[in-house]
Amino acid sequence: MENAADSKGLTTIPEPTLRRLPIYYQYLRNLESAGKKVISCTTIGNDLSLDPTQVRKDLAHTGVEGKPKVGYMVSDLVRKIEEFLGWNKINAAFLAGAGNLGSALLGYPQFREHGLSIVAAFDRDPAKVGSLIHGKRVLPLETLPGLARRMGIRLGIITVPPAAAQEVADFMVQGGIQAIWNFAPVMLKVPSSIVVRNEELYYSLAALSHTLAKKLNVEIKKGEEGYASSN
Amino acid sequence: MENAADSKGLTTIPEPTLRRLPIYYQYLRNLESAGKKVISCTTIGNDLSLDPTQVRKDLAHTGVEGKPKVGYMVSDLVRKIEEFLGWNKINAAFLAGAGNLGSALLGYPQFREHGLSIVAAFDRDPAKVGSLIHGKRVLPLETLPGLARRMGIRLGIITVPPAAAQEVADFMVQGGIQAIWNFAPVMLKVPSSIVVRNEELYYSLAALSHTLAKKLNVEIKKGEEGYASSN
DNA sequence: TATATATAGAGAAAAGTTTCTCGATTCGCT
DNA sequence: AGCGAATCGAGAAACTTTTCTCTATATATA
Ligand SMILES: NC(=O)c1ccc[n+]([C@@H]2O[C@H](COP(=O)([O-])OP(=O)(O)OC[C@H]3O[C@@H](n4cnc5c(N)ncnc54)[C@H](O)[C@@H]3O)[C@@H](O)[C@H]2O)c1
Ligand SMILES: NC(=O)c1ccc[n+]([C@@H]2O[C@H](COP(=O)([O-])OP(=O)(O)OC[C@H]3O[C@@H](n4cnc5c(N)ncnc54)[C@H](O)[C@@H]3O)[C@@H](O)[C@H]2O)c1
Repeated sequence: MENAADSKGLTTIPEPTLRRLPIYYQYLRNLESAGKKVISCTTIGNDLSLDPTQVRKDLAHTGVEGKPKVGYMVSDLVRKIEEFLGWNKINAAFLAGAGNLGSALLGYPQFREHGLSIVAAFDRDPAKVGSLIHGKRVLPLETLPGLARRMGIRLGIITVPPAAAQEVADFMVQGGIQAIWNFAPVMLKVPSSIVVRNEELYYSLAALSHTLAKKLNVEIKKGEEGYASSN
Repeated sequence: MENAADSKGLTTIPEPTLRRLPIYYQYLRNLESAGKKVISCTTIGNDLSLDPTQVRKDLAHTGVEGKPKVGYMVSDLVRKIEEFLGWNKINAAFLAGAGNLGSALLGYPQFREHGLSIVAAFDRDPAKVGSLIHGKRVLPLETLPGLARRMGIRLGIITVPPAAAQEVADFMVQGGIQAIWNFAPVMLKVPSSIVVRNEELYYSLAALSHTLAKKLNVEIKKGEEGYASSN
């Protein structure tokens, strides 16, 4: 059950739990469209390779309640996770940097199902300004702060090259934007009231290549069979 | 200092450390090109908002050694992290799904600096097969397993729609691919010897919208001042 | 209706990660 | 050369997250 701090939103959710909630959500949406009505932590755990107790604890953070021997209503879970993550209401967002990655994000309609609607793009390249990308207008970067204020935009997405990221972030802060999703591999300096999340695109890659390199090493070591190399 | 298990690569690195190493790397590469020769954990910690002790412990995993009062050689750190992550050798990779996201990845030359070279793309769409995207040839999906074996490809990237992801993964496994970077929001079923990393693109978004939703709630609560709403 | 069983939920224990503390080392300065 | 300050490195302590254990409850079955 929840405690007082929970219901006031004062306790912070564990990062690992927050990382898993979108995975549950995805999975549960699939179950839902497959017509499944109830689901147990045991089954979720099996399907997602997670410990059932952990699943139960994670889901408890959303305030959902289940029935012994039965499990949870799938629709309850979906709704509660949506509420918890703020995906039941759409955030309008501005994107800066209408390049390769920016265009891919602009053309991803599924973000709407995750509470995100990119309403306009901003760029400095005169060749891009004025054009439409996936139906979204590309506007001059300089107009971002004014428009953001006027439209009450709270979320900004940065997909410009690293060298331009800080400047863009400053524009966003100036426009009253409160949260930034940053795809550029740099640490942004912003006032502490602004929430920044860096997309750690290299993390997965690091994990993969580290594992591959280790595997390869083991194979080589097997070939050498018993020779220990110092330094 | 290292213990025996470490030097044999038997201890597994903490996930949080692995997540931070690419961030250090990025930062250190910048220092390097700015001409900085030595750096201390204290400074790194300040610049990246991390505890200096944690930085020291993280870096120790790569086997680097520093000098008291001075710090580490930047070039040492860069080289050791590269080695540790396997970014000093380039992995050739195949990408399946030459759509919006796939094209963005194909057009990102910086992956080479992180040990990754995407050498070809694969797709089912006849309109795409045969074309070049950012200089990379798009080939029919069916040819993936054969080519992967012939070229000894060990890494695969999946950027197809969720419904097609499992099929593509099966093709990759069939082609002897050992590690998969999966951008489709589904859990893949593969033999346990194959390493899969799912790009958790929604995690950052979840963190942001959750925080925004909470902020908004607090603002609304302030307006209501004292009224507690049940459900 | 009684019994067996699967599962939620709560709390305890274990494992993992971060932060603190302290001694050793190096460098710059007097 | 000696002294003080900065920093590394190692181990301990504090904190967080995961896993285990137990109890209560709902359902199905005999
Ligand atoms: N493409 C990928 O696969 C990928 C992968 C990982 C990280 N990233 C990061 O994402 C960011 C974008 O990558 P990309 O491949 O889309 O680059 P890109 O060069 O294709 O696009 C960058 C866009 O930003 C615009 N731009 C440059 N300076 C600007 C400024 N000051 N204000 C506004 N717009 C500006 C450019 O005109 C261009 O349209 C980079 O920081 C990159 O490191 C990209
Ligand atoms: N675009 C984004 O910003 C974004 C963000 C998050 C996640 N994703 C995920 O990345 C994946 C790709 O997204 P996208 O926007 O590039 O989609 P897209 O529709 O633009 O591209 C998908 C590509 O895959 C190809 N394809 C379809 N079935 C195939 C098959 N069986 N074998 C080979 N190729 C096949 C299509 O022809 C197309 O070229 C999706 O799973 C999506 O959920 C994308």
